[in-house]
Amino acid sequence: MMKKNNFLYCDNCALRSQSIFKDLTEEEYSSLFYDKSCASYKKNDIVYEEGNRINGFYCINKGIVKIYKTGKHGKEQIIRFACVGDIFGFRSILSREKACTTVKMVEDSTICMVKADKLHQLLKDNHNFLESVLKVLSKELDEANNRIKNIAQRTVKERMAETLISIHEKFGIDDENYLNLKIKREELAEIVGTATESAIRTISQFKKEGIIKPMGRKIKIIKIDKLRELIEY
Amino acid sequence: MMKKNNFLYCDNCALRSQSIFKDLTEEEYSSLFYDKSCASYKKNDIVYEEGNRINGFYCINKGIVKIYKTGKHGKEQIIRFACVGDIFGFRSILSREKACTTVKMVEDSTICMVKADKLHQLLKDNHNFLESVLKVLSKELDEANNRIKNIAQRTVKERMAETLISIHEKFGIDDENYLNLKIKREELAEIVGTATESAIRTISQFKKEGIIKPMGRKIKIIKIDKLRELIEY
DNA sequence: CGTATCCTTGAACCATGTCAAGCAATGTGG
DNA sequence: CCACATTGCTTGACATGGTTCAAGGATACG
Repeated sequence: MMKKNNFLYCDNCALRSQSIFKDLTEEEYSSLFYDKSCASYKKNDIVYEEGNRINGFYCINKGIVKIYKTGKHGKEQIIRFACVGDIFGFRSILSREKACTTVKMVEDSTICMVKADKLHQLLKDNHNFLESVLKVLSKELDEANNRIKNIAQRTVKERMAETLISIHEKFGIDDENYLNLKIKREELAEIVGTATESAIRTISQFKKEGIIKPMGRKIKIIKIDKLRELIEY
Repeated sequence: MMKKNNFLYCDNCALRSQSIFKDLTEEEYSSLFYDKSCASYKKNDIVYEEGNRINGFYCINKGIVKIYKTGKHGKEQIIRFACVGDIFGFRSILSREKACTTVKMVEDSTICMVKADKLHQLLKDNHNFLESVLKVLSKELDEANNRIKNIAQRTVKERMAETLISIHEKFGIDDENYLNLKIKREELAEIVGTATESAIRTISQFKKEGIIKPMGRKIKIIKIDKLRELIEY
């Protein structure tokens, strides 16, 4: 399941310009390097579940995870995906509460864990780091509030368009123009907030209209403007 | 519209045990007192609108405000209500972005404004204050994520039950057991995320079932356990 | 290479939205 | 403080988007 490996460099994470670690000093960077623990996870492995007590926050060195809440009849509500350089679990550390989401591997991944104390210490010592954390939190909060509005006011079709666009923005496309995220219809439904069958029908409709070209779990966006039209007002 | 009054004491806010100001030192408290500006607002006055650039964050000295986003066809989505001791606007200050919500008076209120610089200074100087801000943000984020799940997965009836319970928890009841928040059916719909008529029908149904006793815009909850049953799983 | 999972489609059903109309309550100006 | 106007509340009838159930075919994966 999970293989330990404490000797991973953080370059992937620290060097990304929007990473939360971008402003660490040399000293802080190397102290972080020695304080963290890393582990490999296989697809479908779980880092922690809703209700677990966690001892630190996590950073993705390689791979993609999905972060979700479990609702009625075990139905998952995907909150977000996270990939290289993204952090998760810090919300629970900051509020000193139990985890309020479950984190599962979408593909084989390498995840680093930084102890809670280290987070609090960095917050105290490095004001730029604090700013970054506050910005990440603020951005997530704004996104969450926007989703509330959208799920409440938009149709399934509009929300699906928005979902495809945001996957496009976050993950980009490969050399054949397919989104860099293999995603099941069921998972699309769990983001959009609808039944799997409705997600399927919406995707089929987009396909029929020549807006996208799905190949199983890979999707190519052909007319992104058509998707944008659907969500502008 | 808005009357200035710079000589308001912050005791209401600072003394509340869950207030963000509870851990300020004497010195910080009095410096805050001299740095802030206060103003009276009438019902329906607006503090700022979505997209405005704001220069500080706000604290409610007296009254109630509603914080919302505007969606398709001008339909409002209420994000939350805030009352005495609550702060708002800090998200935009922390992320150094424009306001992403509109804030409107639900009743005549007194609102204080603290300049952005002061916020950043307090964050730097007082670690307890920082902790409080992080906790407020974290809590709001968790609540927002829960609402995403609930709007996506629950029925209007269930969401209405939850809305009534959370109003009960936040505002409490008066000596006749009515909720301490006068709220229109339309506004209930804007929280729940449904049409006004659906909100009305749901409220009528709760009344018929003896769960609540509405008197115009005031609502008395008779059987809170019935409401709780609706949202437990 | 077989089994589990995922995708697709149709049909029936239901929750919720929309439109329309009348009444009640609330707010405002004279 | 009354009268009128505005806004909010309620209900019915109807439209419809979305869910659910069921069944068969396609893919993915161990």
